[in-house]
Amino acid sequence: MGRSPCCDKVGLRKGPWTAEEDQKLSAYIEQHGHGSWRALPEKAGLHRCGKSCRLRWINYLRPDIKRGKFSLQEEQTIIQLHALLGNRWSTIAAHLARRTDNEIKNYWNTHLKKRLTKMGIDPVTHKPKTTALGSSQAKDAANLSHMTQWESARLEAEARLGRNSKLVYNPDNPHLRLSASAQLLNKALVPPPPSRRLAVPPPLNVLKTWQERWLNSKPTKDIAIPGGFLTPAGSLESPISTLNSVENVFMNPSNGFAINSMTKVNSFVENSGSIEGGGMIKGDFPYPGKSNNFQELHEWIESSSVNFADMAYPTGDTDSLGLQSFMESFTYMLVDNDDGHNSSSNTVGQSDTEENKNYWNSVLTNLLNSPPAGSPVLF
DNA sequence: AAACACGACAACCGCTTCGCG
DNA sequence: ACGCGAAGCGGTTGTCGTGTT
Repeated sequence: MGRSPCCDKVGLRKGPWTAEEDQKLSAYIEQHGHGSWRALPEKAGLHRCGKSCRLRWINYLRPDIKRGKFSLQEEQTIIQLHALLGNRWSTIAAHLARRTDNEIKNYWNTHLKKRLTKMGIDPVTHKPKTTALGSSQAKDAANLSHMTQWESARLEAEARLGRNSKLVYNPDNPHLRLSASAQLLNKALVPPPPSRRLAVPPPLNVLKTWQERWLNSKPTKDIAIPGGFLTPAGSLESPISTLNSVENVFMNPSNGFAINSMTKVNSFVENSGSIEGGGMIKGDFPYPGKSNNFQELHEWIESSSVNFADMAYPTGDTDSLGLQSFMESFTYMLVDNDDGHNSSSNTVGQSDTEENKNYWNSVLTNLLNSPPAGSPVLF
């Protein structure tokens, strides 16, 4: 025999809350605070159990919760954190300001999990389903798994010491001013203070992981084109020369980004009649200019809030990732560096000068060789 | 138009953990 | 250190709205 639910007492309501009940609960808590949840219903004139009142308040009525559509940034954060933490919804919620664990859990189950599955990514392991892991990948996977364990241990230690993961309910908390993914990366990649209990995580070569995984899961219909760049079938009208320059700059690790973004690039080019008018990048990369000068773009990146540390993703997934999104935005920029036309009519080959290409080659080579100061990203 | 299927998400249940005396 | 009530948590179910047959 299981114990009977708290609301089995006769006369207590269950199920959806009415507007009147909501009003009573909100009014009472706003005036008196919740106090003891067990005692609250009677005081507030509600025929509910305390637990039901608590849930209704925490997940729905509380004034400091955000409702409605999840932003791309939030989605990415959830996916990233889930890769690290699994179904620890309350911990994940602590990194998303004003979202409840219940809402995140629901969103994961109804949207994100399905989307990852559709993309061929196992929503439990966050690894491509179809790709057999090679030995070095297995090592990376082991590292990732190790990191997850390490992160779990660290979070648990943190919880024991300070319980600061609960601070999400305080919107004035300075911790929340960091972007969620930046918090993630700080947690995931900055080593913890020395401890006898916790192992130091192994170094993780993010780009190497990406590269290896990507190279083992290329599209089935690769097409070789002059210059050696691979595109999916049907992409021949894409701004090849632009993407060639991307390939040249980023080399293998970026093939995945460029190829993955082809559909978006095409649709972007096709659908945007006012490509030259600026405002071309929506979402996370609001570059205001329309210059085709990469150096100028780079300077803007440097001076803006766009931060590599915000972009990287430590588990090696190939979509819905901060860094990938950044790279895709980059591709958009490259595509948009003249009249927005693609292929033969694109003068990208002219405006995308050797000088620009060389400039970016050096920027990224430097980036790969020596990470930006203060950046926790393990390039 | 009735029946049915399904997606979205609010709400519940029961177990675990916390906090306090 | 221990016991107990309260709160937290995550898996699961229930309800409702919408689309389809």
